[in-house]
Amino acid sequence: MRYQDGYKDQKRRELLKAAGAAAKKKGFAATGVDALAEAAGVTSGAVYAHFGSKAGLLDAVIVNEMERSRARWSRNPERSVETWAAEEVARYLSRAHIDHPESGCLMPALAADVARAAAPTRQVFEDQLKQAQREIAERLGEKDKAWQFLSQIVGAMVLARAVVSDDVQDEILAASRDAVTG
Amino acid sequence: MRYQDGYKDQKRRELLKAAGAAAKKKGFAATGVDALAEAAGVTSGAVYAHFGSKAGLLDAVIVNEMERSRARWSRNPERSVETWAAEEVARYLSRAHIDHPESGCLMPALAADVARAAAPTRQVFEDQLKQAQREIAERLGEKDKAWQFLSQIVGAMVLARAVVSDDVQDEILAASRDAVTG
DNA sequence: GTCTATATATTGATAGAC
DNA sequence: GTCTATCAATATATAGAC
Repeated sequence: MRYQDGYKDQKRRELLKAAGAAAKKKGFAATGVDALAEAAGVTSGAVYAHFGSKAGLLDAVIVNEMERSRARWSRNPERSVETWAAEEVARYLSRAHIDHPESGCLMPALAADVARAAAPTRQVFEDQLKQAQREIAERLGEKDKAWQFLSQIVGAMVLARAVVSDDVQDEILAASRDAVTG
Repeated sequence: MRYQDGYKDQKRRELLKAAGAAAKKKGFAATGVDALAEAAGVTSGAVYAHFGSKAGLLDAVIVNEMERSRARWSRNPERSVETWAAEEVARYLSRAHIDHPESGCLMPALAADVARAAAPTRQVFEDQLKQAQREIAERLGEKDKAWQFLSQIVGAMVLARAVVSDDVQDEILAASRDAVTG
């Protein structure tokens, strides 16, 4: 029983990771359950066995992705507020993050999908976002600063990904880095 | 000929407006061509006659929506930079804008769809975005300030729409208003 | 220019075998 | 728990009538 539970949980984690990456890359609404499952090497039946519905899968993806993101923020030891912010922002507002949404933050990739989801899904996201905001506020000192910080970096990534040229992408990221660190 | 051209152009505008509203509300990738056309009281045949493909429709929607947005920014006479920014931001970062994406800005609603579109579509968006940035930079003085301004308000709207509770939505918008005006 | 009808593919979800 | 097979619905796109 213990062994089976562990196996199920592990498979669930694999599915979540692969489906999350596929959703961030292609869009959640735009990607079928078959494709989401195939990304993890299983079929749609496995998705419904684990999550019940496509919406249920999105809820789980949100929790999984946001927790992973928070773990990354925290992993960086804070020598000072300035260096912490500068380092994290350099990682977030980078060309690598523009080019690889599948391994990046959920928010710029899927927030629009979440906005169109039903209330329970938005509640799941809200809980995760508030937790992120709290942890950033602890570092930056003020509550409002954290919201401004989050809006700034998410907005910059959303806009940078929507344009074609490297030059404009770089302009947007550079300006935004200045806004949150300088 | 002149009359027919005028009629065609008018129908095209009607279609663009209705399809744009439907896309902003439900998502572009998530909405079928039939539904996009039905929003304008026509069928999918009309869409293909005017725009050739679903992608062609998105290109036209981007131009139409971004031009309308710029026209609104400009309509407000600038008595001073501060009052202009404060007024426009109050309109943008408002509950009405959260609740009615169909009549709001294209960017928070569709930038993620644009980011996943082919290069020509992203080029169309880039041209429009640069124009918007230029006009805002003229008012704010600095180029970078305009990018920061745009990233801030788009990011705030994206996040505010993705959460459920009015309280958190208000927190996000209030903080963001402070960032760009205060 | 717009309609209806249609073609082919894919959607979210379920049933039953194993 | 995961598979294959399958359901009705919908996807993008085209063809031909008017």
